[in-house]
Amino acid sequence: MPEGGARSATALRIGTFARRASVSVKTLRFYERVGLFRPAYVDSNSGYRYYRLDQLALLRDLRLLRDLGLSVADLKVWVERCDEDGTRLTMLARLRERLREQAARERDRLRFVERWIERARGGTLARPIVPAIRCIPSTPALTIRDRVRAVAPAVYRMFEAAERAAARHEARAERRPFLLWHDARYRDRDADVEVCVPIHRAALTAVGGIWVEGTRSAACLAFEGSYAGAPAAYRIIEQWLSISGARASGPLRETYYRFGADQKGYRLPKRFIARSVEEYRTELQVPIAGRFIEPTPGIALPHR
Amino acid sequence: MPEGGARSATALRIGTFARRASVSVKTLRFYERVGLFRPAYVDSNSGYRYYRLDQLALLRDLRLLRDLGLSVADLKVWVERCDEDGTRLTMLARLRERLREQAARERDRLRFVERWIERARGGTLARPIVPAIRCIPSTPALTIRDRVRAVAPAVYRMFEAAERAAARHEARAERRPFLLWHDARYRDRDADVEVCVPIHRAALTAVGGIWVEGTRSAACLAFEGSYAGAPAAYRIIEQWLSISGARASGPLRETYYRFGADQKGYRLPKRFIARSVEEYRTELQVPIAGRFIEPTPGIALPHR
DNA sequence: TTGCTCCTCACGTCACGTGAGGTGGC
DNA sequence: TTGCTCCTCACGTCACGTGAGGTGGC
Repeated sequence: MPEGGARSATALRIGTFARRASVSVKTLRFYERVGLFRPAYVDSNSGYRYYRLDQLALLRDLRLLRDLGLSVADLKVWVERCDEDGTRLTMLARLRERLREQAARERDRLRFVERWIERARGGTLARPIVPAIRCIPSTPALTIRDRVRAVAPAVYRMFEAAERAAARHEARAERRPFLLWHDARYRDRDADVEVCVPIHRAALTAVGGIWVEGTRSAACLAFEGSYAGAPAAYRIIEQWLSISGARASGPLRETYYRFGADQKGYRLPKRFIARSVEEYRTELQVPIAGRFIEPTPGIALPHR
Repeated sequence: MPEGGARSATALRIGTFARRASVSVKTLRFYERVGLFRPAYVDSNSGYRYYRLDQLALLRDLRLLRDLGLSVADLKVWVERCDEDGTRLTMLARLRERLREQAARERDRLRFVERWIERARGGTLARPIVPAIRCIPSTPALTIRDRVRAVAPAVYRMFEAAERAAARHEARAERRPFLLWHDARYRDRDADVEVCVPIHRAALTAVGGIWVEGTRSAACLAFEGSYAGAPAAYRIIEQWLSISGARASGPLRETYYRFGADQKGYRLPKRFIARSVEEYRTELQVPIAGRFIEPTPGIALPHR
């Protein structure tokens, strides 16, 4: 025994020590193997591991940190840089961020299953609605972008202006108009929005249009009736994003399948137009990053 | 191809299908191997897997259930018993219970790390207080158990009665008195409590005492001053239980290291007695089930 | 033909757990 | 001496991911 000479009276064999620490013997052997936590002394003859009581405190801290979500690799950094100010605090701050996300995710999962069971009481065992995943093609479009105060009336005027401009050049393609929300979230006041009116490719330069990039996969959810239904639809998408671990990777889109328009100075196909607000049909589309490519980041700091 | 003769125009190769479903090719091969989700057709010559678009709906449901927390084994039960009423609902109900626990656990973890970071701002990087794990020895004791309305005054009277009875037989051992809470939780009104006064083993039958069983490991936390501090201490223990995944396995104990007593008709060692409420010292002890033995239960139903 | 996609097989990940088969210590 | 505890070694778990090395199809 390096310090203390012969095996001291306080040295415990692995089983006793494991019970005191409330961990398994296998865990102690594993921690030694990976170099995280070593016995105070190993008998070179029998191979028996001996631990001292004062090692309990460290082991219990390590278990606590594991339970909080650090990996064994993280724990090695934790003990190796114990004297560095900042390192541990940084690790804790990163851990906090991850725990925040996980807590929100667990909440959303629970809510979803609760809604599902609620529906089952209502007689159907079909799952609650989730967004469909589709690709959104790129398209040439005449767009007007602005930061506006009250979204609804401003967007209405911007669409009229864009439609009229497209009509003047006979550039309008027979595809639905849509709106891009350049802010991170949906909101009805003070938003950075861009109205998009699809046009023929050939008319791009003539009307000063641009290519609006599509996306390989977007979470899409349609609703009918007044635009007051949009926030609820958006929440459903957000919850699904949280549950599935997907992340939004671009501006939210709102595509208008059927909508109200006075068509002064422009003409749209009849099937685009709703005769009443009940006939409105709108789809929210959130571009998502390929979710099986998501790397799960560790807490540990990079090597110096 | 069993149904439909030749490879139909809607059959997709694995890569295309995987992208549409937002899963990896490896996942699809894995699901086939474990018999969870099969391609519509496998070319016997090239070994290529072909999937039909109408398989997307099932795959997306399976991924949703995985994201919600079901295991692949659970998913097999889910698809195999799709026509049984009750089975799916039972699985959902079990999943809900598990998610509730997990959500609470994530909340507690997050709170703990937040408290830790708070402390760091205060200058110390020491972790927040957690209970110590100790064993509690069994002891012979004279006990009085009752369901009482207002805990504090009733317990005071019960201890006096027990101490006097022990003193009459000169049975009192020099160990601290303690209280057992036979209800699941700590509460100050309408509780089932048992006051325990340790006695000599030899006096067991003479005074009508019993053996109060100890426990191999208990989460212990001491506090000083008024008993008003008990709920806060208890919350710390509860949060730690949640974080570490340990479960309470017996009645809560409250051991009085220093306390107030008028000692009418009995005598206690001076070191037991507090001269003022500030000197009170009390320890809460929650027996816990060996936490590395906890089996994580699945959601799947047992075989019929 | 090139280049992309597909195939299988074997091994890796993470943090241990589960035996098998054998030895040391009180 | 018995019985318990300890040892090492190899393999299993879970849900895939990561290559290697090779082939099929447009």
